[in-house]
Amino acid sequence: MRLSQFYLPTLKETPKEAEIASHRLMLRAGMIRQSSAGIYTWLPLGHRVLRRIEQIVREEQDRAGAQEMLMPTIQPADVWRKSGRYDDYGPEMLRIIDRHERELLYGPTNEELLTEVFAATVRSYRDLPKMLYHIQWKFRDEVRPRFGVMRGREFLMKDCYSFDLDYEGAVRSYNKMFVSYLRAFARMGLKAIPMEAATGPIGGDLSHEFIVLAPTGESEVFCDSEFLSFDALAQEPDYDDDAAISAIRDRFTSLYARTDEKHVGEEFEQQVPEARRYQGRGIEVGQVFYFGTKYSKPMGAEVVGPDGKSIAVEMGSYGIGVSRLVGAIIEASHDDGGIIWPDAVAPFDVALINLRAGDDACDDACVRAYGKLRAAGLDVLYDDRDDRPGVKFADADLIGLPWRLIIGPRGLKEDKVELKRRDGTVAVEVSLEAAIDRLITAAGGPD
RNA sequence: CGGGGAGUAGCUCAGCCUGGUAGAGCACCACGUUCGGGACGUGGGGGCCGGAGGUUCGAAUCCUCUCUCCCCGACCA
Repeated sequence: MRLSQFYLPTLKETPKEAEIASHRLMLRAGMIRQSSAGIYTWLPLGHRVLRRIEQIVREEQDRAGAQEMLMPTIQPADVWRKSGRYDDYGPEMLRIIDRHERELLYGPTNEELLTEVFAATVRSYRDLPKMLYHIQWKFRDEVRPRFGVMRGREFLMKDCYSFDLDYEGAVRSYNKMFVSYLRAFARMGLKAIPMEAATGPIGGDLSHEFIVLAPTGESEVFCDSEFLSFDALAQEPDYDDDAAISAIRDRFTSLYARTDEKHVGEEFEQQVPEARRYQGRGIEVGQVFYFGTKYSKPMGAEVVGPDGKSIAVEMGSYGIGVSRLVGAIIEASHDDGGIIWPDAVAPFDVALINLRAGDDACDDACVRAYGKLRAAGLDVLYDDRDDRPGVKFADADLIGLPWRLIIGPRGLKEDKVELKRRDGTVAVEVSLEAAIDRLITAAGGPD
């Protein structure tokens, strides 16, 4: 993409409503624009990141054996009456009346809708287990939206639902999702710690929240800091091997990690050496629940078992805040100059900066690099603007692409270009060809 | 929902107290000079001063109502 043609409305000054780094940087980098309280338009740059995060989540869900589908955003009130949550959910639910006076709502979550479909279509225990998910916009009419996309009213969520014949099966599904989450967050460059959590209005009795430690988080958390050294990508999980999957969950729940609702001071002090006690804020980026037959019973989601008797299916639900993750990643990875994207979620792989747009030698070298990198499958944002170069560097810092290839007339005389990592780990001057090779090699590595 | 704050140019804000017909910096457009890290000069465009009502010869400014947004708290799959 040529920056001269890209729709990227960056801001030099910070809009006053943005208090925390991720919100400020997302507005300044031209990723989002606020539409109304807690509701945002995703501009091309932000949309690219959103899609990349979504894709990682999708790949890890598929890999764990979940199947993607798509449910509507608008739901009929009736299914919520059946589960008993129409009244329970309260004013957070956005209720809508259509022209025929029918009661509808903008879905805050999808347990009811999917359970209804499932109940209508599945008859036999032979059809279990199943894990079904979708990635869809949700709406919760928060009293006080804040922190940009971290606590929006409209937000993109991946929600998965598992259906099993018995408790043991439900736990197997729970564990698969647990491992899938560990992998997904790790691939995005996040240290997300699974913490024992309260189950809230969804109900249930087995639940973990996946928390990214950050001072701007909204959750108060307590955990063993040893978790930060765990590597969720160290081994390839075999999702057909229940024991192996269970072992991974055991390892990632072996140390103390709880949200404030579950926290017990004495146990924390007993189980965690003082030097490793982390007590602070965290951002919830995902949550997994087991809730048994809470929805399957009232909604009649039953199957006929091997003995010919009907059994209500055992369910769990598993959410990832896809849009919230964009903010969480920035909170976890930025500096004074702007965002520092982890490679796997960066909107582009390389910022190609032409220091002297209009100069034949520079233009030629840039176009050559641009073509080769793209041919090798890299996403390149080519800054070909005929401006003061300083502006380009300011924007490049702000947008925070992992690599920066800088081509100017002075270096070109000796066939030298600058190649830099945004995170500061690499800064070299090499020939244009060497720089291109290095970028292509880096892109072929793990994401 | 309780407490606090703010709505004036795309952004940040001044002007309001003490009423007299709209300002600055940045951004944008044109031209020129520049160009190795957020340039300089000259010229230019851009405003229902959140909305409605009232007071007044006259309202961005005073009064009333209202809408929106933000912050703290409570709430939060």
